[in-house]
Amino acid sequence: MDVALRAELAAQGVAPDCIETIGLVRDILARVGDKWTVLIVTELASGPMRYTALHEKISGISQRMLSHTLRALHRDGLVTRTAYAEVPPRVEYELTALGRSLAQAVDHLVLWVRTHQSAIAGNRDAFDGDD
Amino acid sequence: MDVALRAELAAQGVAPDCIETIGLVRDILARVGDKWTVLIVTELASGPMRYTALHEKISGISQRMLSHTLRALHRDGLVTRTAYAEVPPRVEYELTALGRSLAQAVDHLVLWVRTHQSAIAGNRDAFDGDD
DNA sequence: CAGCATCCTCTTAGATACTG
DNA sequence: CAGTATCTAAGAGGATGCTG
Repeated sequence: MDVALRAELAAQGVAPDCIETIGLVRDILARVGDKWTVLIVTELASGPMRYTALHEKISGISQRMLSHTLRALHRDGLVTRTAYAEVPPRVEYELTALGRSLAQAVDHLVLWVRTHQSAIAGNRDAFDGDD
Repeated sequence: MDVALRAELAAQGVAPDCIETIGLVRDILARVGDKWTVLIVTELASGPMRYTALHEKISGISQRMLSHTLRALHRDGLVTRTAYAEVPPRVEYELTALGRSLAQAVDHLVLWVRTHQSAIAGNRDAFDGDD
């Protein structure tokens, strides 16, 4: 699919690095807009946290999704992962500078949603009502 | 799941309308962060467009996803849908004021991604390299 | 404690074919 | 032209059990 998209964009005469950008933007946007990502980033915005603390604070997330999302975030350099060689083991996650700037950007969008949520909810009701 | 989340948040002592907000924010964020939504909204930012025009401009989208996403956008009051009683039929989609404000907010996030994409790409390479 | 591996289910979205 | 209907494949994500 990525390849097909690439080919199609190329056929349309889109510049190569624009294609690169579109793919990456899509990809990063998918991560950023992700349900769990938003919640984790928001949670970490207030300071470093341990795995279990996150698991308890973000109700409903499974261990699987928590570690997968944290790993993805770590991979993108949005959080740091610090494992202390203790017994019992302790691992702390913390936003990087990049992660904090993301938190701000996300906050901006969340603010938009909060500002317009009632309007949207109203539109949905109206739409579902008649139509 | 929504119900379980609700119950858990309540158990944690989260205020009822905060719970409502969290659910809605998640929901709207999922729509807003959606791959096709972003592309459609971005495309419509430059003016009203017909179904086929969108389909051609947004390469890779299927008819199914285009109509589904447009319908969702319409439901949320982010775009208007105007069908002209002609032969052959003509339908135009256009951002509403709300849709335009969303376009701006999305643009902000897209800008963040564009600004930091190389850093993220570098982080990924580094992560995949060693680890 | 902090997770990974496995299994299994449910949703998502593409392809294809058909309609007002 | 502007969709809808149906089928199917791929992936997301939950539950469970096990490990450094």
